[in-house]
Amino acid sequence: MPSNTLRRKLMAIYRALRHAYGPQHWWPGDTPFEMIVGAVLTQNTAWVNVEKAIANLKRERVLTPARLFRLPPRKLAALIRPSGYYNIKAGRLRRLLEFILSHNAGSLKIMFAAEPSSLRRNLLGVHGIGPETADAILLYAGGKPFFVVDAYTRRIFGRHGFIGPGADYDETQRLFTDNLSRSVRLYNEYHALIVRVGKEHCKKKKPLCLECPLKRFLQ
DNA sequence: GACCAGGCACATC
DNA sequence: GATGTGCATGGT
Repeated sequence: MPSNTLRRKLMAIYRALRHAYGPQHWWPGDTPFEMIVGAVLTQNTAWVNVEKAIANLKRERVLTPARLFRLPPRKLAALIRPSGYYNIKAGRLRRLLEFILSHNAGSLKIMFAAEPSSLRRNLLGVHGIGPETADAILLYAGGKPFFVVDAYTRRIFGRHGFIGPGADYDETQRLFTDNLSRSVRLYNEYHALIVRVGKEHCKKKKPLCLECPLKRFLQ
């Protein structure tokens, strides 16, 4: 497909979602650090459960890099328990905190001042931080133009024939980055809207998009 | 009670 | 390189 056609289709879908849902004001979270923590906790987990875990961290007043890292690992795991996989995620959070504290003096400003693609490589080097978590951190906490690909993105754009069933993360990401302007605002809103429509109309169990704002784009 | 959720690492073939 | 599995809570 010629790429200007692809670009028009992707923008038409974006506009349809914007029209249906309006601005999503993502990432849900008051500070960049809260967004980073949320990005780890939401791995394969419903956001409503992440909110409970973050509420626990706020109640304990430990939602800063230094304070979170000072928590005994068992205590950290107990606080994030509602978000599931709490032992795994406690370890992932601690390794990410170690990176923030040791390589960036605990300052997110310093961390995000790094050259973006080298920061992405460094984040991916942290055990437990994969491409989606890294890109969510970069885009939403750091304001860097990296398109976030998640399960909904693959499901929706797979069902609409933009990518094959076996498309991996990087291939799916290139669909957007190769065909859209490199805009933080656009990437931010587009991903948020994909999650919104995915939650409502593109669950695994609901293969048909009968009420979906995107149904007119189906082949 | 089954199924699923805004992944990731690791084992095995 | 592809496919399968463990990790775990809470909502539908």
